[in-house]
Amino acid sequence: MEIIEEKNNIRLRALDSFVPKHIFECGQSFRWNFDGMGYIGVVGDKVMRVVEDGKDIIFEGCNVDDFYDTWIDYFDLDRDYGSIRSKLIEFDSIMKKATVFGYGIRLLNQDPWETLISFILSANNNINRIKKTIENICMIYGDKILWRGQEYYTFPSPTILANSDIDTLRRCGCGYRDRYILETAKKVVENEAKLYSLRMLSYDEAIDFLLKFSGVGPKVADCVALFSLGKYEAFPVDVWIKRIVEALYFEREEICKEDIKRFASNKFGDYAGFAQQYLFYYARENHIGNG
DNA sequence: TTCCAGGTATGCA
DNA sequence: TGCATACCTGGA
Repeated sequence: MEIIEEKNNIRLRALDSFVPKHIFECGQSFRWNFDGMGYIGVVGDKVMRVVEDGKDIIFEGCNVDDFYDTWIDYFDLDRDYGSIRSKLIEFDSIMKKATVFGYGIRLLNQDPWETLISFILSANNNINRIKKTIENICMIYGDKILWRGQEYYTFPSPTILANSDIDTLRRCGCGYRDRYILETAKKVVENEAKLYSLRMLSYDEAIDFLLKFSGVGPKVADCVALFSLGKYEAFPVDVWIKRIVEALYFEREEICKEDIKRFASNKFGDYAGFAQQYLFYYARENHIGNG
């Protein structure tokens, strides 16, 4: 990867395995939106647009300091995804197709707190409404950022949400999950450092801790573990991945979620999380598992 | 009008 | 422990 500093931009040349559409539409994040030119997102207190320019990737509105301080880790740029795909291809022909199709996927290292709240909101919900609700929460409780003439908002801290109220959260569109958000925020505030130290614990220890939060079950805990704690053995099983695995591996036979997870853990081991993302993107884009 | 959407909490046997 | 059921809400 060659890093070229341009005026207000960072240009990345010869960057392997990086396709914005693959990264932002494989189900791992809710705050990146395509604006016709690229994907704009808010991470921490930074706004950036990711644009494809031929074989280059441009991080618009990014300086060198931010690139090294924030974005290398966020986009997992130090990891060799080519070797991950090579490893996955060894498992079976299904994974081969999925990794060839979604060759530009990367797992983002997102903020655990934001990921926790976002996926609590995802329960029994649809993606458009989840995104809208998160934006509402940020507009009401976050800090305003002006970026190229447009207003963006940070994701509010645990303390701010812990001091919020049910009625306002309900008006943001949380629905019955408002109570889970408030209870979880209060619990996180009691020991915020612990949430950020889960990265150092084992997968099982991290999951045990996450399951104690209100509104967090096995699926949400796995999403937080995979998308913000670097627990790549996690394999979140939602209704989509359940249908996808049934369609691709079990000739559409009905399998319970626990058995799907067990199957994936046994088969893919420490690569389960990567496998989940390639499978999810491949199947969703090709309408596999839709019935 | 009814049903469904990236699950979880709750009550009951 | 295992199963059934309710749950906000907006769009199809």
